[in-house]
Amino acid sequence: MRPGRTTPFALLGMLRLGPQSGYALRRELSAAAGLFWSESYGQIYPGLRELTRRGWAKRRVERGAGGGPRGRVRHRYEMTPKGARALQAWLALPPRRSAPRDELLLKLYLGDRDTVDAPSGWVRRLLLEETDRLRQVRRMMEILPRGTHAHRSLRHWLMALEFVERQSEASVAWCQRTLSTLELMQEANARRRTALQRRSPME
Amino acid sequence: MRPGRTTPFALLGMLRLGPQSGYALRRELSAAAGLFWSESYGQIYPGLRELTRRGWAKRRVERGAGGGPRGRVRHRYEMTPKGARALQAWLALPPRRSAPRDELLLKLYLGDRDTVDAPSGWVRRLLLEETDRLRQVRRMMEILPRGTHAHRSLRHWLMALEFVERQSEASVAWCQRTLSTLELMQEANARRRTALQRRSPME
DNA sequence: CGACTGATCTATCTGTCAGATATATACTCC
DNA sequence: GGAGTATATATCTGACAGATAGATCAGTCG
Repeated sequence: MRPGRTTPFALLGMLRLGPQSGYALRRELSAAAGLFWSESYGQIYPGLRELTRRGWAKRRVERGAGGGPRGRVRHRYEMTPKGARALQAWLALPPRRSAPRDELLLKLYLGDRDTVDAPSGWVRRLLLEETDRLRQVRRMMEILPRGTHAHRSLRHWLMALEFVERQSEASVAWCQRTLSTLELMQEANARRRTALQRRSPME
Repeated sequence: MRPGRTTPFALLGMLRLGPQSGYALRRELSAAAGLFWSESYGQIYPGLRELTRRGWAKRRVERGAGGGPRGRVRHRYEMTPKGARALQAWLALPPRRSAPRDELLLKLYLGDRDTVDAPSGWVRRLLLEETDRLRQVRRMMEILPRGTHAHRSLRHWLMALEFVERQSEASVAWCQRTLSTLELMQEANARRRTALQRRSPME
């Protein structure tokens, strides 16, 4: 299947919660699904244009609060019945997996003994990031059931978050184990270098 | 940071094992690192062109086995010392994380009670894929130490594979748990529909 | 030998996307 | 009233995925 074309549907999906501006759409999507889905800024407005072009959303132009002729122009998008059907059809389609592309792992694989010191810093950073991510997702999972969030199915949302939780847990565990391995390798490397230096001293 | 520009370095990294054709480069990369890194076909030749343009690789044109003037032209690329330095510099740079983009999770989040039946099929498919992936990575981790693979650092390679292993384990566990939850929801849904039908029968 | 088949190999094209950037208005706190 | 921040619309560049094209080579079967 051809690449993507998911952005318009993600936007459409967010419109189910009610009419929104492009900016708000992105903000809401990021707040609700940012842990497993991210939209690029550059795709929002082309995406919204496509929605109106296909008749899946209606664009309402409003004047800013000032009310005067120089008030800011705001665009509010609203899903049409046709758009609702298109969304349902897309939701029924099997999701596409993205190709694996992890630059950290690639660099680990391509590296060698001489590059052994840098990775531990990256792994430490990843450990911090994943720990934070884990905290975030657990907080969301706890808060969500109590909140009055407008959503369609809390249980599906929690499933998605649980996936993130498990992935992050696995990442954290890997980071910890890998860090200790890397430290052992660094020590061995340091000993090796010292030994070489003794055999052929610089001075 | 700007998008990628990792393809040329991935190719350069593979050239450390010796001169290769573009086709072989991609094959080797996929065999060794395909579980955590994938290269697009469309990037190979532009990438190789960039390597020669920058003086990081030399391109040797060879004739096919036929030897005649009509034999197939083969291009073999070889890393230059300048290329080796460029690779080292790139390897020392911190890796960039890709933005999360999981279409399955997005669809789960955007779906509702009426769309509840489709996801279980997707999750079942994911379970099969991840189980297979897990088998693959474990097999590689077992075979690698015995093999005579040309590589720079077996331990780094194994680290990368261990990451994949942990991620896949987490995915499998999530699939199993999610499948049972979805089945419960489907049953509840079926009961709800039957109840509705009883209250307002079609006939 | 010649036709067929599948693997090897080089290469291009299209559309999607990430990330940066530009620009301007509205609100808020001091 | 000024500074700083949030809201908002929008464009541009280059990287990238996936599909496709087209050619050559090796093996097989009749």
